Amino acid sequence: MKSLADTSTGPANSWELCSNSAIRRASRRLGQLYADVLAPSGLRATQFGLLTQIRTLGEPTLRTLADALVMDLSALGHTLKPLIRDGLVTLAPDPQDRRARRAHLTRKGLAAYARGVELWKEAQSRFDAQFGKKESAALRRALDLIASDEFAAGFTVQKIAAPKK
Amino acid sequence: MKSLADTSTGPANSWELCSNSAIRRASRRLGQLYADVLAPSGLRATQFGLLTQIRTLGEPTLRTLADALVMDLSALGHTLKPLIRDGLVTLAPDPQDRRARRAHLTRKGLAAYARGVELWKEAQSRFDAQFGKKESAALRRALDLIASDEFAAGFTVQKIAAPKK
DNA sequence: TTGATTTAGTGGTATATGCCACTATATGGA
DNA sequence: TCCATATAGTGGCATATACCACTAAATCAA
Repeated sequence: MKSLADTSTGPANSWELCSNSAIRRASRRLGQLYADVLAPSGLRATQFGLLTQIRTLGEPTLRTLADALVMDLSALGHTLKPLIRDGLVTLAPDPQDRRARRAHLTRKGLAAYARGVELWKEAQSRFDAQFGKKESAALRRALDLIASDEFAAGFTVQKIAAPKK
Repeated sequence: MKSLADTSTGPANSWELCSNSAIRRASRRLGQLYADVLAPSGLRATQFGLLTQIRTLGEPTLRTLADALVMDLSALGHTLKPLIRDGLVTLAPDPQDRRARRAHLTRKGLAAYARGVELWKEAQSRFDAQFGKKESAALRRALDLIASDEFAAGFTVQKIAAPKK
């Protein structure tokens, strides 16, 4: 396998040129690898991520959850549908703000999540083993940065400040 | 914005823990940013990537294209539908292998691609400016590695060799 | 040659995700 | 108080992407 530090060869293909295509491509691959490992839990990789966020945030409103996931609010609503249908998640109105709905994990949802965590640990440790623990952590930091609002603001501001230059 | 090299703070959130969730999240964000820039071309970011690959590979069979994109063959077929419907791409049977179909860019497809390229350059240069040119290249190498068959093989082999351990 | 197996694609179905239009609720003034 | 605006969600529609079952064609083997 080509080392990460190897810059000797030129761009072997166009993926090394377009950040967006490259990240989608890697996303598809990694999604498959994680999906295979998580399959016994009955959860898709994305669903596991969703449950994890709900768990982490407590009982977030959909708005909060969508922001944390850097996801469109309506997309989140759609994505939650199967989980609600299968009884892993419920939505309850927020008494403080009657527009809002808060996501809860049901007992069944917690159980699925617990199974998922065990499998996820396996997947993550394989990833770290294959990619390098240090590199893995660095990659996640980089991805976290790209996903941040600050990054988007900086990217977009350039458009306004210098539309064509 | 937090520097990439900054390891002083602990995991601020669960994204720094799960590579798969992190990459999907960054993917969503970056997809939005590129989509906004590419919008005037009438192409989605994914569609631009698709046209680029077809262009790069010549007149690839769907199988070849799917492999290059690390995409399921049937998913590719579905994704191509809008482009075929809109007359940007055509599929022609391969005389050598009558099972295969080769993707071609039409004149209209080439024109859309050309418009896309100009916009893409703008997006890519904004990305490089925001993320750092060197870091950007390194990131693409890392993503390319993750997407590679070798990476997948190494990841999967661990399952067989050491199921739990 | 012919039958078993593999490979390329297609169509159906399901999830993932985005945009837009619309409703309900909250909020910030005049 | 009451209206203008902003915010939270929902539903419809479109694309992105996966799996499965199925067909057609190529390939391999006896």
